[in-house]
Amino acid sequence: MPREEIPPGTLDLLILKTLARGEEMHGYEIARSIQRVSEDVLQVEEGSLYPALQRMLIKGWVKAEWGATAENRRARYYRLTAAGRKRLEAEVSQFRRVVQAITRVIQTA
Amino acid sequence: MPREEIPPGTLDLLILKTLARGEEMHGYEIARSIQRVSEDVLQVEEGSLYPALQRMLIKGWVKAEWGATAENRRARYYRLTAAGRKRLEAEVSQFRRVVQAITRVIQTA
DNA sequence: GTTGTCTATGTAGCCTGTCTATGTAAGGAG
DNA sequence: CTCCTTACATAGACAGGCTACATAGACAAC
Repeated sequence: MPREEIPPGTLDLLILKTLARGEEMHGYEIARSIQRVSEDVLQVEEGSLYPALQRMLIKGWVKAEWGATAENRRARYYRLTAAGRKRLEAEVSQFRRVVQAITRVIQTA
Repeated sequence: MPREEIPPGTLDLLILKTLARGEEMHGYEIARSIQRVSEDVLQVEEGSLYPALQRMLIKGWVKAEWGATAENRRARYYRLTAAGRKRLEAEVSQFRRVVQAITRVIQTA
C-alpha cells in the first residue's frame, strides 16, 4: 500500500494530538510517532514538519526548549500549551464534522 | 454552526460522487446539491467549482454539453465518463484510508 | 584522521487547490 | 427600467503541503 500525503490542514492536528499524550518530544520523534501510529499510512516530510512547528510556536500552541536526546544529540523539545490544548479540541471536532459531512455525500445514493 | 471550507483535494471527490448519482447536472446545481446533502456543512464556492470542473474535463473524468434549465437558462450539463467513475472509486478508497489513519492518531491515548 | 552513516534541524522555492473579488449575461418580478 | 437570481467564468491572493538542499554533531569503521 502506498503512503498517502497529509491532507492540507490536518498536519497541525496530528502534531498537536501527538504532543497531547503528555511527554515532551522533539520534532523528528513526532514525525516518526505519527508514521508509526498511523500504521505507515501517513508520512510526515521534514519540509512540512519544521515549518509547521514554527507556525505553531508563533501562534503559541506549543513551547520549545533545546535539550539532548538519549543518544546525546541536540534536539528541540516541544510541549503543548493551554492554548494548544484548546486548539486541538477545536481541530478534532472540526475534523469530525467535515469528515461526517463528506461521508454523507459519499454515502448518499 | 459555521460552514466549513472544502479540504483541499476533496472537491473532486464530492463532484464526482454527486454526478455518479446518474442524472446530468450543471455546475451550479452540483454545488447546491453538495451543500444540501452535507446538511449545510460544506459550501462550494463558485471560484472553486468552475476551475475544478475544467480540470476534470481536461483529465477526461467528465463530459459537458450546453443546454437549458427548466427555467430556460443556458447551462453546461456534466456527466461522468468511465474514467471518472474509476477515478471516483480510487478517491473514495483513498479518502477512507487517510481518514482511518488520522482517526487512529486521534484515538491513540 | 577521514570517511561515511544516522540523527536532527532548518530553509528556499515550487505546486496544487482552495478562497475572494469581480465581471458577464439572460430571465423574471415589480 | 431596475433589481434580484441564476449560471458561468477568470484573475489574483494565499495557505500549506512537497522536493531538494544545507548544516551539524555523534559514533563507527578503517
